[in-house]
Amino acid sequence: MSTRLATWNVNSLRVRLEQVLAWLSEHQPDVLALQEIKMIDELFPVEAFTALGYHIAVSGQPTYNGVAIVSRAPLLDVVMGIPGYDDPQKRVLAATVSGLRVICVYVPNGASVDSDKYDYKLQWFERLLAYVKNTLAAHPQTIILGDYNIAPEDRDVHDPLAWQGQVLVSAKERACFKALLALGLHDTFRALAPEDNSYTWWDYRMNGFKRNRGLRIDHILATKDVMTRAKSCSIDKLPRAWDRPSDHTPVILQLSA
DNA sequence: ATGCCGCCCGTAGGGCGA
Repeated sequence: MSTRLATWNVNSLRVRLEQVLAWLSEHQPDVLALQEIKMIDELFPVEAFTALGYHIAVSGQPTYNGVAIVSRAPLLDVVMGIPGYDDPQKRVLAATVSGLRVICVYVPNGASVDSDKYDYKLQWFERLLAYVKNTLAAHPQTIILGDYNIAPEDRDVHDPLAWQGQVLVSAKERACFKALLALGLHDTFRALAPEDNSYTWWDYRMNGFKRNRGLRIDHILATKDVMTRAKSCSIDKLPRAWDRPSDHTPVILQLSA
């Protein structure tokens, strides 16, 4: 028996629904965390997922953002957003699945380092850090997965020189990511696939995918207690090559039990 | 590069993403 958890920024669940259902049917993960569903809760196609044997937790909003967790096992103790942080942007969703605390995150993009959105990203991350710290104190078995909008190191960037200092790779953003790890989390892809330089996002423009001009910005972080049973972490590039794809592709973590 | 591409809302074209 093994447990598999995945994350995928789908860039509109309305447009990508058939792809998500096909991917679920093929891979049959235990958990799939979705970001940028871009729809209100009432429009979430719950029945399409229950038909495949999945439970749903969703925190949506009109037009932008929106996160969901798809799970074979029931989703318990569902918490929407970051408690105590009244953020109208729906970016965080937590639930307990088979004794594992799972947090789905969609970190703000940041636009550019000289923008208000960058300041929001850094402030938002401070709130996330406090929330994660509290969560880890209560849940030694925690997985935090999603679109972090941060490439942790230069080897996660197709052209580090061109990206130097830019949003998604800036020193302050990387310090945020490091601070998260310092709370007691491991970047499972880096830990389990140290030589793999795959990316999880490629720009729609300028044939970004064909030229492999990508970034690794979608991550699955896990506590030490989870790492003891982590077997593999991989990036499934295939959906990025499908017709009308999301600009992100799924990341999958496999646990031994 | 105010660019590129794709999605949203809404039915034109600006906001946003990364």
